[in-house]
Amino acid sequence: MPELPEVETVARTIEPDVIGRTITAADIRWARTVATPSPKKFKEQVQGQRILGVSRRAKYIVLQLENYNLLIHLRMSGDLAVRKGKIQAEKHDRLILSLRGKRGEESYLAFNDTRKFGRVWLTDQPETVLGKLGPEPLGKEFTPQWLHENLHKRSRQLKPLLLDQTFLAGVGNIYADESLHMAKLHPLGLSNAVTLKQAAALCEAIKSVLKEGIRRNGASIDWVYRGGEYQNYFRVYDREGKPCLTCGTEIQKFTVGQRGTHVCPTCQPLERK
DNA sequence: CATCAACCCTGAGAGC
DNA sequence: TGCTCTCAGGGTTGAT
Repeated sequence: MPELPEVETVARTIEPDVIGRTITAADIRWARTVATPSPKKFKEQVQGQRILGVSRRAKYIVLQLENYNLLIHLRMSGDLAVRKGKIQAEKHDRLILSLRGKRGEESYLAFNDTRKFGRVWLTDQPETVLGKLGPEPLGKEFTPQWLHENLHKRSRQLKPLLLDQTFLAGVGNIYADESLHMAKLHPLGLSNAVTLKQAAALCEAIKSVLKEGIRRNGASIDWVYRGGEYQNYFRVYDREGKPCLTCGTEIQKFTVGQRGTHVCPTCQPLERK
């Protein structure tokens, strides 16, 4: 599932192949993929725009164009690829942007998304989409003090709070489970019961697993993300019934907030009041 | 404010 | 082999 490290990997992968290219046409192959504006306006506005930059904010890929920002969210099954030559649409391609290089080279950016959950926004006001997001976990703002302070502003279960993008941006199901295990915190623990020391451990764990994920080019699970190999380094995620790599206890799986959740009951005891 | 569930989707894998 | 059923999950929305 594309989370921060997977999105970062996709952004870094396409960057050299799209920078400086001009978008010459848009083929919207699944209408709902374009969240805004209307298909007609999207085609008109995106046409002729040169791609000036590629970056990532939370789980969004941001293509900076001359007059707009093209925001892309891969959701569950989305992927971006640049293919050279004339367009040959593949199964599940939902949006295709034709590209022209400085010397007229033809290529195209394909947004492939099996489950059709992915979305694209073309806007000159990216803040309307990105404005409510929490801080970047790999940014300067995300410190043990910030985390401790903000955990105590709420009284929520830790895992759903970590998955709340308005609280912290970019963490998804896999990295939430891995972070909580590394920090030895239970997913159902209450946010306002976390000590400063625990918050520091969690802060460090989140940074650590995300950086490791990026280093491994993300995780390849389901049938998306051919490139990554972080799935070989999971310590709890998708390891139900297997021994905890720290203590040997069987990893347990249960549902929290409609998400499969993996925990070592020994390393991550649930302290109850 | 916190919690819960439905919804959007497809295809892999299990069970028969 | 081939059918049906369940499950996976990021984010939004609405109900409690």
